[in-house]
Amino acid sequence: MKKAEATRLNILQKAFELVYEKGYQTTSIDDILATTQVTKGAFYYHFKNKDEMGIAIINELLKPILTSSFIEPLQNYKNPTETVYNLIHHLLMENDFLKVQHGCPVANFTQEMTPWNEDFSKALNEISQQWIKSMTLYFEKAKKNGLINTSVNAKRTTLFIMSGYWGIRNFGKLENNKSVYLPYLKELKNYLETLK
Amino acid sequence: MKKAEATRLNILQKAFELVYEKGYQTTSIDDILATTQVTKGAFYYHFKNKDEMGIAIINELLKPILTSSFIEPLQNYKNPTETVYNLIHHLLMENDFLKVQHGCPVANFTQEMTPWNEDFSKALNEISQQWIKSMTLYFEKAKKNGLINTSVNAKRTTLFIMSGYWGIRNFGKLENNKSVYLPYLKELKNYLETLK
DNA sequence: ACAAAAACATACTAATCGGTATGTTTTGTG
DNA sequence: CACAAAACATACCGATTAGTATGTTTTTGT
Repeated sequence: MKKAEATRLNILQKAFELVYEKGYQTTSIDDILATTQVTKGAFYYHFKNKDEMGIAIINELLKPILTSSFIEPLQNYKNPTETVYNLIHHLLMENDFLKVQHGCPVANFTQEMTPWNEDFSKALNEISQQWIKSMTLYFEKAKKNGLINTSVNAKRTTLFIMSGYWGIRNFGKLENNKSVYLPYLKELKNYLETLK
Repeated sequence: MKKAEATRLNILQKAFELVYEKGYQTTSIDDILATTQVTKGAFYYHFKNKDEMGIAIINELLKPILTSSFIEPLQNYKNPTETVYNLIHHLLMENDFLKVQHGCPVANFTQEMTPWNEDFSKALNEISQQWIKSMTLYFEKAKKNGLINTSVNAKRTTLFIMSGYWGIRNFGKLENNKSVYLPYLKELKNYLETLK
């Protein structure tokens, strides 16, 4: 039972890389078979069809990876301005799972799959709601500890920051250059300062 | 020569609607032919191939429409906070060319086409640079007239706002509901106030 | 060691894709 | 009205697509 799981994971990982790079619809099963060196029989043994594999990528690969990248940094509780800024800075500038030219994988999937398959929207919504929840809780805590102004609306602020993050990822993808991230980050810092 | 142009425009409009709704890769030429009632011969008389049609959608349809939606409102010069807020509010809540469940057409194209065809990136970049330029100029003017703080960096601020706009469009698409727009808009107003 | 199930391999299929070849019809112009 | 070019129509094509049918091999529990 160990080798089979490795095969499945190999498919998911390689398939994700292809999808992240080229998009879901333009990545064919045969593309995936070619890069994984897995045969069609093996593929369809592990996944009922292509969409089920796509959902598995989201739930079994993206979710855990992005949870650790997005949510865990917010557990080490410090100065909110700095913590949130560092989180976004790390995601944009240092995280080497995410590539500027490919954008945000969750945003990519959202754009491409939302009109195509409801199951994708569900799985993606779970990820984004997780992010929102954890950052909202973070700001709530910061308010109680007097680290940010009590007039701050935690959920609204979170949504505003998350939106900016998704948007600048799109800009980066369009311009294929991390340099657009820098002015964004500076202005993010400005904004975060106003929460104090 | 008039009827032919009408045919071309009809193709572009119907094709855009399909692409905006379903995505570019999942919209087939045959889909477009079926909804336009145009034959394949006519289609390929007007467009060398599918991608050329896609570029034409961006340059001949999206660009003029979005220019009037994004840029013209910034010509009527008033209070920046109010003007920019009203612009975004109108785009999100009232503009009936843009649909919440379909997201931002420029962002959609960016996500889907950037890895596929460079010409798309070029055409899309022209649109987004146009937006950035006009809003940056707007903030510069506002600074000179003392309507916002001189410490404001016009370009950075513009990029920050534009990113937020693209991001919240993605949220709206994912949740298929305009209600996420409201907290975003409130926080946008807060942010704009800090520029004074 | 052996049977049964799990895991994988190969060959195929029907449908759909973008695109082309080869027409016919319509339109503008002298 | 003629006739050439523009505009459109029809029939087709090779390639690719997701998926299946039918195998063989490997692993596992007993």
